[in-house]
Amino acid sequence: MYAKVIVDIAHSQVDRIFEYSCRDDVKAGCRVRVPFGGRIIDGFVMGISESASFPPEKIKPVYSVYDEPPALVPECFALMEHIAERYRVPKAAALRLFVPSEMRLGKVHEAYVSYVVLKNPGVALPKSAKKQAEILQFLNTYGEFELSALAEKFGRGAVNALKDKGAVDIEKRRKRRNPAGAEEREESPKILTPAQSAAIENVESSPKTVHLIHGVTGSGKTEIYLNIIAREISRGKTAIFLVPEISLTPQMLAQLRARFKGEAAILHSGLSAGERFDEWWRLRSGEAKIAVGARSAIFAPLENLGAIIIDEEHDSSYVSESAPRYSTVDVASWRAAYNGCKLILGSATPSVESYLKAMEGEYNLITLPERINKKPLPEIIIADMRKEVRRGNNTAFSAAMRQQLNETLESGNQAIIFLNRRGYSQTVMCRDCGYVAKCENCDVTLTYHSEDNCLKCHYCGAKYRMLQACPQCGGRHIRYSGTGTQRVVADLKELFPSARILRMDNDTVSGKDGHYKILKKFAAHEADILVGTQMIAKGHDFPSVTLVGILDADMSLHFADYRSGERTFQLITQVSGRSGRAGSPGKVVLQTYCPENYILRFATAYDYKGFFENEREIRKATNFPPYSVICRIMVTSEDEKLAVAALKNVYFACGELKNRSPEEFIFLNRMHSPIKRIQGKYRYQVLMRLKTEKLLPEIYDIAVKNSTQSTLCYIEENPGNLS
DNA sequence: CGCGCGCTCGGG
DNA sequence: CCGAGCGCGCGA
Repeated sequence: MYAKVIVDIAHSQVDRIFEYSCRDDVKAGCRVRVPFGGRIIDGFVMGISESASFPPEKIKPVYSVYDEPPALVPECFALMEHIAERYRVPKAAALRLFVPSEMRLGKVHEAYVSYVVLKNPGVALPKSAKKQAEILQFLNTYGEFELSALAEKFGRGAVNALKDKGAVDIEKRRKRRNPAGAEEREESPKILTPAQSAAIENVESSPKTVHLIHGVTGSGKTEIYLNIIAREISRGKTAIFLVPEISLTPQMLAQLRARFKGEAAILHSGLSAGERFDEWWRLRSGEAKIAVGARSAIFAPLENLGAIIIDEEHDSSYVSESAPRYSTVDVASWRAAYNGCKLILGSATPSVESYLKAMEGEYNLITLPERINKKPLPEIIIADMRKEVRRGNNTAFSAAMRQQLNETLESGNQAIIFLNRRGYSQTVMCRDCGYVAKCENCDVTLTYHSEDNCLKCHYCGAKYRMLQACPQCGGRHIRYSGTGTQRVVADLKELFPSARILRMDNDTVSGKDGHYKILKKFAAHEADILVGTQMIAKGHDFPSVTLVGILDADMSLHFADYRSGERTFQLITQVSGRSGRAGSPGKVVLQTYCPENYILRFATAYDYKGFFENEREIRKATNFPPYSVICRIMVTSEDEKLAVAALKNVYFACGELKNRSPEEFIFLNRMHSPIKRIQGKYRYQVLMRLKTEKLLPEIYDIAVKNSTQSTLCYIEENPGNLS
């Protein structure tokens, strides 16, 4: 027997099948260790054959086998081909997606526990062997017992003696580590609203593969997902349920565990390597039938999929930011087609791409325009900050914001204040000469952090001492500008001395369950105000939050980026959705310097359709996605000369492509990136806008060809940001 | 990718 | 003549 092996080296030079002789315990899909070029490395068995196509005398045997059952399910082979082809990565790089990283290179193994099993109770024992006799007696009652406990009770020596005599056997058995926080709790399915039932039936009866559920915040999408999953499980199928950042949604996890118990396996970054390993094998072995997790859970080792659900489908975390830069919806569509199963995308603010597909009939569109029990959406009050400035108010809080906060606190409710900028102040500038503190490794300004009185780079994490004087002119007039979350907390403490305030941003959520701890505290009403960035926008459900304050709604509006409008609309809608989810109706105060902006107008009116139609017209008229494909080739290197040289080659190759197919190109240019250097690496780019995806394979080839150890060259399709 | 082979060049 | 340095091709 011969095994066809892809070695676990992600390099185009060895990206092909190597044949090894093997025994019949090696099966397609197994991971194996094989001799390769003088050392022993990991490999994936792609198939088994009776004969070899390589000279037999040169063939070496497989060194050892990892998995039983094989780690890869049959679907993996075809999906691997698709990813390797589509994203131009070596097969080994695509295969790695299917196996949790800690499983590779033997970093974690099964946890085993040894049991002592009674085999031959009638064996003759010398009279002196009292302990041994006691053990046999003990095992007579229990049949078998855990070795460690038995050894502690009677001594390891006695157990070993019995083993030597053949009276007992010691068996190693697989042990399951139990993921932290897996406390079980009872929950019966909720009674569905007519709108929810209708949505479920709609998904069931539509002949389309992809379904887009557009439901306003609080419309009960989760319950719909759970019902669809339950139905598929009852049919003997399996399901994948993706959420953007699982550690941010403990409530969702609790709900899933309560409903599905051991049938749900949860894969997220908060698990230890051992826990993730076990959860993964529970799925592979068929013990668990539902994979819940972030982006990478789309590769869960499930067979016979009945449904794939992607919650908050517009979220940027669904695009991988390192090679292979796959799009989760792409992979999900592929798996859905392969399994003949449903793909359900859900969002309160669908991406323009997805909604357009729904409009054009490619996706089945399901709309839930109302919150559960017809609870009203929170009223959005616009605070015009230009007027505030004219009135002499130079603080970060408008009069309306203060008044609403006051009312909220007095009524004993909670408030959330949103500001997408961490730290104390965005920039530190010398008022005498205009010097601005910048990072040594990155082309960005430093942010002042008041807690440790230092300057930090938000791109590479570097820390600098705070300036006492300007390093350029020696001046001592340092100006802090651009309010961050730390400053907001400080200002709020002055305004509302008795309010208890929590902050949640990258600086306060360090540690394994950092997020969870803060959210739990806030949910238990141990604080009155939660100040935070982006990360408080996601689907939390705090019943007593009746006010959401958005301090700087324009911030994301002014990025030179075709998606800045879309992102702003999504952010405002998502953050506003945190207000008034139970009890009393909620309010939102939205501060802006351009209240007449159409994005803000649509967002405050909760008019997604209006936003979409408007955005669609703009994209169409200006030839931006989804009416074109933006393709960026990034060239990065620590050596600026090398980066520039590679950029030249790349640009030349793209130019040739354009000469050959001018009709495909809307735009082609080269430049350095808006942020010229990050973490010591210079960043240059070729930017193009294409009519279709037709030339993408050739463009990928250009990037692959120009990549070396010292100059990384990679492609981003419709990049989320252009920094 | 990582290794080893072989070619080349420089020192003595 | 020998040893270090580097580029290339191989690995089953």
